[in-house]
Amino acid sequence: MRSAPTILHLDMDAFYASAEQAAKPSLRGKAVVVGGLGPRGVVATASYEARRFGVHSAMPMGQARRLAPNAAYLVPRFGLYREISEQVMGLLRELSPLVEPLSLDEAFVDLEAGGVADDEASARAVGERLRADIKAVTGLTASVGLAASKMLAKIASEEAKPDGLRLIAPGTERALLGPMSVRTLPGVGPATGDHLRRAGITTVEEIAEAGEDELVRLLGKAHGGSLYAMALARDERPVVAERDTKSVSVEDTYDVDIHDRVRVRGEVARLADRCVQRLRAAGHSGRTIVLKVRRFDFSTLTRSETLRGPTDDPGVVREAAARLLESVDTTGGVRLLGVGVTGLADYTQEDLFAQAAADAEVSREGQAEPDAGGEAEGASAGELEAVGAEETAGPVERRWAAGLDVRHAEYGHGWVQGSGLGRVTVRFETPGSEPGRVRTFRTDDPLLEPAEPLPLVERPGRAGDLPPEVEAPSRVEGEEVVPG
DNA sequence: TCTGGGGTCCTCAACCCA
DNA sequence: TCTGTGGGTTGAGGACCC
Repeated sequence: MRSAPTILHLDMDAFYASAEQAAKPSLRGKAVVVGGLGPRGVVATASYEARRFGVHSAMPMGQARRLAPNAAYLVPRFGLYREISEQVMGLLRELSPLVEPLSLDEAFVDLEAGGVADDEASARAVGERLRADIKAVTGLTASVGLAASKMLAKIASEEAKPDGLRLIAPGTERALLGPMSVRTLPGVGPATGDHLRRAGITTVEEIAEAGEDELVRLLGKAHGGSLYAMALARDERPVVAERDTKSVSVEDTYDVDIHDRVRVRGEVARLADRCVQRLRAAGHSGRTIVLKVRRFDFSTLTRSETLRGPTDDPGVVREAAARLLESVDTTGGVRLLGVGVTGLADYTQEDLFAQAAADAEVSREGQAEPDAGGEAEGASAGELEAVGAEETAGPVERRWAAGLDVRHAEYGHGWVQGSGLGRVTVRFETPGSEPGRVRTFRTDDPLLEPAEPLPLVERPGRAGDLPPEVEAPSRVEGEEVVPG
């Protein structure tokens, strides 16, 4: 392990919920829950205000609504989050070439490799400046952990939350980790935690005391060995900037279990096509096709088939998925279907004949199913996922999912607060405005249309990127219509 | 009205092959 | 030729992470 705390872990605080609060002034300081709003949705992120009611990530939405009935419930807008994430990752890359993103809101940075820090003081200074820069550029708060290894840096940022910085000084690691729960260590989830607890191990210290042999006996060679090392604060994993994608998959959970075998086949074909679209967009082809089925009782099974060579042909993937489905009993109903491709190869290795066939196939699809074309571009992924989730609920919710941006020809920019019974309620406000007023419209009001998210912060540095006449009007318009 | 979606990695069993 | 062994590949499932 290195001797200075120069690994930085960055974690945006309650990222999706904070972004929504920044975009929607009326939600600042309020309980906000972002996630799937369908009957089978789960919480993606809860604001700190919502967490006080006991709401947390991965909780079923219904349970969250019982705990916090007055919170704002919004669908995720991944397009917006991705934009913010790119700004943040940009700031990180100014610090070092070694930046390892873990998700939209988290990353490791090797400060030593960037030459920006080599001791405690310089690392702390870099961390504080980074937090200030993120606040200035995105308007959001982030927490920073600094330590001599990835594991400890991550634990440090967890301790720093929200809106803080924590540095674990070399030499103090064992004393800090010892009394912590085994669940603190990466790789210890509910199952491993239970396993260890049954063996009388609940703290990190007790893992260290148990010894490597005992850990390996309990959890197997790889898991037990690495956990024992982590408990001794030994973690040599390097920060890795580039990671190759290993698989691409899509899956859908249905609001109501599907019983009709014909419909199941149709859904599998649709998923196969969506999967191939993503595969090709990423410039890959793959050799192993995986079908995933979650049945009515939540039992999950996968079936896979490895082809002779890699493919990105929608017809080939669709046929393989259909073959795999034939070996699965779906009587009783399915709640989730998924199609994935693994064993990825470079797109360029694909032979030209298969490529041509695939192109023909995709263009046929595009004509047959107008929706499919729109999915690849245009609106953000978040909006599309929201639309997908609402598909079975009817055309009203389909257009006006809670949280999405809209523009009204008369009142300007706002967001959907709720809809139903032929009505949609819109709050007219923008990131820079005061909390706005609410108005209700008919869902088919021709003056109301979906809109793109507005930037959370005015970007003086980037103002020159676009001609002023392009950027300025949308903002001015948004502000002037907010009723006083 | 319980339990998303997109990933990664590991283990184990079966099988083929040298 | 029989038996054993060990490695690689495939397929299924489980755990974990954000």
